[in-house]
Amino acid sequence: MKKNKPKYNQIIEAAVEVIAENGYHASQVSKIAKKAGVADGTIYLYFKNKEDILISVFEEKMGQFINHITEAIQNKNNANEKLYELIQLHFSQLSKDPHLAVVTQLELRQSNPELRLEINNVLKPYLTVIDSIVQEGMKEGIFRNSLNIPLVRQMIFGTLDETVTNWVMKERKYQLIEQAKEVHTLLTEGLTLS
Amino acid sequence: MKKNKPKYNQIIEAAVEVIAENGYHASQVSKIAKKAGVADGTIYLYFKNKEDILISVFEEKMGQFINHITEAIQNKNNANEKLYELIQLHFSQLSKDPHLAVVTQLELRQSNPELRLEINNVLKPYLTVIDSIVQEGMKEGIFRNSLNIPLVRQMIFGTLDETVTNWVMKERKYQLIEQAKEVHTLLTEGLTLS
Amino acid sequence: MKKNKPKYNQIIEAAVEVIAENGYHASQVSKIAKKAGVADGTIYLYFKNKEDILISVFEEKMGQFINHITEAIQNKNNANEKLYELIQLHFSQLSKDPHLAVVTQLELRQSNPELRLEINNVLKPYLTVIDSIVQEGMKEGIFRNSLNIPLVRQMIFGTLDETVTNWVMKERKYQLIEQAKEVHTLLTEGLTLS
Amino acid sequence: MKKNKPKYNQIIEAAVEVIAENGYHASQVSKIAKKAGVADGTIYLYFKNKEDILISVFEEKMGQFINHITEAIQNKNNANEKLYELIQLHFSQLSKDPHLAVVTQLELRQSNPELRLEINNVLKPYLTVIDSIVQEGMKEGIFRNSLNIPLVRQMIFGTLDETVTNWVMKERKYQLIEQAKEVHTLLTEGLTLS
DNA sequence: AATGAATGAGCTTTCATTCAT
DNA sequence: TATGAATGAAAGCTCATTCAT
Repeated sequence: MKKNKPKYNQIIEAAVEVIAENGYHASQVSKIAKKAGVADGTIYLYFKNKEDILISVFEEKMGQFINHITEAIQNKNNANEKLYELIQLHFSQLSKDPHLAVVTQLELRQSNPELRLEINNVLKPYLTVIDSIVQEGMKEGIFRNSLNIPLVRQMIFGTLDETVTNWVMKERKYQLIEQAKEVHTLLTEGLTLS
Repeated sequence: MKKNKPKYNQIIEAAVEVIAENGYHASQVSKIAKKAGVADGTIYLYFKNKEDILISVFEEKMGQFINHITEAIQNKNNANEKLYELIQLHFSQLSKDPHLAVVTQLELRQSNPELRLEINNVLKPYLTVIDSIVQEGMKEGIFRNSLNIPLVRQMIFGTLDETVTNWVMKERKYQLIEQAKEVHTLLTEGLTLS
Repeated sequence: MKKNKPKYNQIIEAAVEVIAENGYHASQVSKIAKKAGVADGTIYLYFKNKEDILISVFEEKMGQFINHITEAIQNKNNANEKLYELIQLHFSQLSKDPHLAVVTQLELRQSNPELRLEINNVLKPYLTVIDSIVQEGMKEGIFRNSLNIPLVRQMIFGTLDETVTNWVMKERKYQLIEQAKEVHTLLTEGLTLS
Repeated sequence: MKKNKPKYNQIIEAAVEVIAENGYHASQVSKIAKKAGVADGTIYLYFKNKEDILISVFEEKMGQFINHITEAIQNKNNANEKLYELIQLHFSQLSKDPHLAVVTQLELRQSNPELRLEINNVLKPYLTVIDSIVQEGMKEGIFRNSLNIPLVRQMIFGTLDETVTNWVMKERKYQLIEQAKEVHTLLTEGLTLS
């Protein structure tokens, strides 16, 4: 298994840094190789091509991201608490790794459509987690029964994603995590005064 | 005024089509010129460089998009109706111009950070429209008084954007506009059963 | 006769200025047209192509240059005085027109070999003047009888040319004309202490 | 050290030939690469850009040229003999390498002002050699004591340069080296019959 | 005679990928 | 495994020249 080889991880970490620092289009393979401390050719012993590095970066990082969230919400008692925990962890994990935040919110979106499909595949488990929370909430009678799950998922993910992107674009000048509570309220209560 | 010159518009229209069909990075200037029926050099009489074409495409198209919405919501009586109208028009306008939808939701996001800043500038008036609807809703007592406007704006825009992107990525196999009602309800009522 | 038309001269004068200011390779036809106050296309009513402008500039300016010298030396009594007058006028005329000096000493040399042949043709009358001075000096018994005329011509022209080029490259920080006497002595007396 | 790498020299030699045959402006990088038997991209492993090839050609070739002359005149007994040796070697070295002669006398002069400055720097040691010969001749009492050294240098270099240029432009139809004696006499004795 | 919008050929340079060592 | 020198395809942009008005 490639993943246990040290160079594989060296290259992944180097790629995140190089892309965050230079942007996607200025991230030449040779730059990543240099930062990783390996020869250009060595990259191709571990990755099929440049795109494969990108996909792998996303798989590795997003895998951890999702695993962390999945585990954490298991301890929560109901859908509401689980949603809140998800929001908090989504924000806190990206807050802690600014390089990764820049890469996921800005640079990775510059890739071509084929790569986008791959990225969506990696994202799928995360979206499934959201779906299951919504479903659970409906079952528990906490959320309205008539919810269109894919639509709700798009609202939740779209809101979180947009919020993080804004924070990255504002150069992280405020505390993202402080917005978790309000975002949760907005999603659950909506705009209307009841 | 350049904008009245027919070639300017020919090139804009050709660019939208070429980018939608081939993707941003496979859209050579020569391809755009050919589709527009002009010489390569002619492009540079109307646009500073390739990036300028992209920016101009977005300015032109988004300008119309925003103007249309701004006018339409003026006739509505309250914030709720205005928000609904905005959602409907956001969806219907992109539904009617699939090329444009592909460009705005996928291809334009592949651009570099400088271009992203430009794009954000163009988007600003739209975000301001959303803000003013929220503010009006609070004043009218329709929306909760304590709303954090930037956050609400991110929820609304994030939700619409994610919904359209999903529709584009699913290759527009369903009617986007049919989701307007539900999206509106989700945004205003939230998830919670009250 | 084209030469009497005002636009012809406007373009010639504009070309000298533009080339002196921007250098040969940054002197686009459109820049010359703009400085001359005519349309790009108008240039081609008076000149066959860009190279023809260059050649004409040289013909016009060098023609005056040579005529002036030819006339002036007629009043001199012997070859020695004629040579001195030639040196003085060569230096003084280029001193008075720094734009022209830059063009003849630096920019015109950047042209291609075909143009160089043309330039040599224009220069021929000047070289002939030098030849005749040398011949006269030999006949008068002032110069040595055994002189190889082409070689002497190359020494005289080469020395003057190199001297002017150095002065231009040193950004004309000293008085070129003050060197006329010494140059004349060097050419006639040589280096040797007799 | 790059200079020992065979490809570096292959490219330099190819550049001299291609420029001599096609002229500076018709010497595409791809043509030089082909003649050198390397890929286009390889050029850029050894040279910063096209201009850098030119500068390097001049540095390499002129360096050898100057070294050769500097060494040879050390064995000569006085300034007069040294000057004669310099003239002979200046002529003979360019005679032996017609490609180089074309490049130095014609093509290199087509370059832009920045490159010209570089060329002047490379030439400086040669001019210094000339200066020191003149100075020595004055000290030895062979040359007149009152000589203006920069001016003498301009006469000597200007004469040699013009002589070589004429020979190149006449397509080398005569033996340049046969003129060395006469040129030396002209420079030392001048025109005047004493 | 004059205009100037339009043309389109032409070239340097980058960089992902390969392969001999 | 690992290296890194070498490859070569690919594309944005300029500008001399033309020609319809």
